[in-house]
Amino acid sequence: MPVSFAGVLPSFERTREPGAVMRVSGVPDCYVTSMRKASRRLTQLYDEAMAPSGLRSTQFSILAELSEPTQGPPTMGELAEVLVLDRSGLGHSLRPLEREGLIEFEVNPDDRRSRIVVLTKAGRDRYRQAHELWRSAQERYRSATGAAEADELRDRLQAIAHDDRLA
Amino acid sequence: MPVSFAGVLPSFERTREPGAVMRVSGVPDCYVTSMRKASRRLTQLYDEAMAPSGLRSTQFSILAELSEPTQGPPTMGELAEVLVLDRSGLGHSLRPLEREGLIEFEVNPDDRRSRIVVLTKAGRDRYRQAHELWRSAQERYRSATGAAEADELRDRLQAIAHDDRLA
DNA sequence: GCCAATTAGGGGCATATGCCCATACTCTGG
DNA sequence: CCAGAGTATGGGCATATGCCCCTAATTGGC
Repeated sequence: MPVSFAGVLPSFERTREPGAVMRVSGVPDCYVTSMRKASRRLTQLYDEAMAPSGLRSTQFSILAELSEPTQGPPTMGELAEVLVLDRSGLGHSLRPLEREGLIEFEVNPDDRRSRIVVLTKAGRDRYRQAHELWRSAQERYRSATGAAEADELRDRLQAIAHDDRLA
Repeated sequence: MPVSFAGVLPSFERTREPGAVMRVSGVPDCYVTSMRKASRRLTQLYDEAMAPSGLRSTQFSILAELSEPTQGPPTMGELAEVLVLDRSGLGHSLRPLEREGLIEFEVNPDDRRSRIVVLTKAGRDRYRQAHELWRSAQERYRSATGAAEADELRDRLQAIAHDDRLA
């Protein structure tokens, strides 16, 4: 089977002859399955590219959000919401970053139940370093799928991520 | 901010005034970030819908693949490739399914290094049960985003998942 | 036929996510 | 001002994924 699917993998691909390299699931119609597969693939691409920085995709996303916040350092709850992450899960994900001194916690003076997450200088530096590698991954993906396609897909994914009708 | 983004979240959304509910990342351009967020959101939707069956998205995907294989029971390596999963990771994910008696392993007579994964009767039953719940999640997503849109997006995600240029 | 290179999995370890429950605060009605 | 409801996190536990290295088995070249 050739490299490209021309952007589409129709259902009838299921019935390709034996001997072909690829196997296609009997449930090619499942939206979440294809989403998760694509997510894993893309994550592999980015993680590999950013490996020299010691940051993975998730960690990069977190530092990115902290690096360019829209309205000052966020609380954990706010950060979890933006990242579409479970609050507990975010807590766990922040642990390694804290351990490495890339982020710090501060008690929120406005509400002492919550804590504010702030980027340290080390965190900023690491983010900048990873950013270079991140860019190369972006370019790789863009050139493989086409810039316009890539951007349109990303916008659609963002809409899904924040679509309250799915929550 | 209203519920819908009309399918697109343009970059300039970054500069919305303070007071709005949603925070948008300073790196709205990252493809893998939006992919992972959308993946988490969709996973939450499906996992919640399928919770009564005791199966999660990943497990459902695995059983689905085993339930309707294109060319007989796959080896672990084949299964990992179809699922765009790391082989070790697949091994770990299969453990709970084996423990519950939904799948079994058989030595591959053609190559005794590898093992073949087969669905048990209990596995088939469980899959059928989950399938009902899965369908409701599918419908929920389809009706929220539109059937044609959903299908087109899914096909594009499948193309990405199996695009060798990204491997 | 035999040994080197290759390949399939397993084990261990680390991060990624999510759920549930406990705890510490905050807020709102009397 | 206080009790009870509501909210922000933390801790514990389970699955999800991936990487690296080790062992078993296969394969290819001589």
